[in-house]
Amino acid sequence: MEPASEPTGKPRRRRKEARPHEIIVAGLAEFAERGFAATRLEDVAARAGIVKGTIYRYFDSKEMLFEAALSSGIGSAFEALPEIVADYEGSTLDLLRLLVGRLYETLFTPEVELLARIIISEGQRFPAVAELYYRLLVGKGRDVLRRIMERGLARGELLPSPLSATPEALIGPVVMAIVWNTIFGRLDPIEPKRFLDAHLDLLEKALGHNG
Amino acid sequence: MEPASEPTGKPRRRRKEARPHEIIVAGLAEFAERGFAATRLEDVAARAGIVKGTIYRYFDSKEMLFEAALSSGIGSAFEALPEIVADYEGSTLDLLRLLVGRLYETLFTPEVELLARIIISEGQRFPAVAELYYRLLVGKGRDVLRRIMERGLARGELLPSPLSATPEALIGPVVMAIVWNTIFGRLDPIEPKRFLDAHLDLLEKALGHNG
DNA sequence: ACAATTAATGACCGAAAGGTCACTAATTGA
DNA sequence: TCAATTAGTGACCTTTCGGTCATTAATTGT
Repeated sequence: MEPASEPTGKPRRRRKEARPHEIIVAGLAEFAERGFAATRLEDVAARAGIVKGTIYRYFDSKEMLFEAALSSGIGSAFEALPEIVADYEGSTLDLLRLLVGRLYETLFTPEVELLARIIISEGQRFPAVAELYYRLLVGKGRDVLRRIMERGLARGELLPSPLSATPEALIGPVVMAIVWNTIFGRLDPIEPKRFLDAHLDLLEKALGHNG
Repeated sequence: MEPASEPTGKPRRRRKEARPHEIIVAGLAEFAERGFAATRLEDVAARAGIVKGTIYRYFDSKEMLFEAALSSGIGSAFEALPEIVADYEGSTLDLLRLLVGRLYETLFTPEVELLARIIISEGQRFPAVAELYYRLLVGKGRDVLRRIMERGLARGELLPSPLSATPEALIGPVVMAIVWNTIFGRLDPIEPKRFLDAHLDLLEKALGHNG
């Protein structure tokens, strides 16, 4: 179907250092699109500009590549948060606004959406992956939320209540927005900015004491 | 490993009417556990007490079985809601409480959790399935929410705001709870009742005008 | 410059699984 | 009761794909 039109000058370069990362990037794209089971290593290789066999020089199996790919993507996006919370001077509401704003900024970005798609669709089937993300991201976010609420209680800005005991509910809307876009994005995408506005409005109504 | 201990009296019954449903139930369990691609039709058959070939008497392909299974599970759980909203006498807050309470009751049930797991993990890859659920469930829920907000605005109970324009944010916590349990349920399950309390608390704080 | 090393290749293997079909036997109905 | 019908079976076909390995050629070190 393609005679010798383009001789495909394939000089066969050796690039020991660059390869693993390229394979991982290609893998993430394929895994996000097709899911783990339906992803073909040959397609990953093609996307990375190499051949299937080469993958095995860097990764022992499809599953190892999968886990390596998901591990590689864990940014330290929330690394700075505990410090920010500790040093913060303003109101609890403003602190929550800051946190939620960061969440939208961080999560609605092409690379993170890619990762989110994979975790949402495969997380339950790969305990190691779920645990990794729980420990390094979700659990940390939870701790930060808890600390914010404790701080609010200590400063007398809020009273003990079901909500202060389960502050995770406060970030429900962001999670919903991501999942929604993952599943129904083609039919009826959520505009992050619009959702953020509604979310901030909800926080303010629920926790602001003005009037 | 099992000589002739139990001769397995397999009388080979013919049950034209019961079979399709049994296959669908077996399929749902397998699809939820392993995902579409990794599910083996032989396992589905075994679970249904038949043999792989028999599946093909009722379904043309694995994909057809998948779609049939997901279609079959669509309960009319929200069917009654529009009427309830139309006839409701109480406050907007109470109406929302009612709605949210129903959501928790409906969604945190073994069968629905099974379906949720499948939709969350495979929805993006099966546009037909996503569309079906969007039209029959999600879209309807959205309409109900919108009508509740319109009603609240008309009755002067709430003012136009980012939140009233994007009321989906109000049910974020339920969605989060389901997705959380799907992905991190083994590590740190969310107790629906506790989350419901926090959610109701959030609604009340955000929309109640007392004090 | 050239030998040793090793990244990269692509042909190949074997198992797994979707799907088919000729056959078996339970059901139906005349 | 017995022939016609058809649900159910299981052996089989075919393709796909994860994984292997002998071979090739780019790189490295001396």
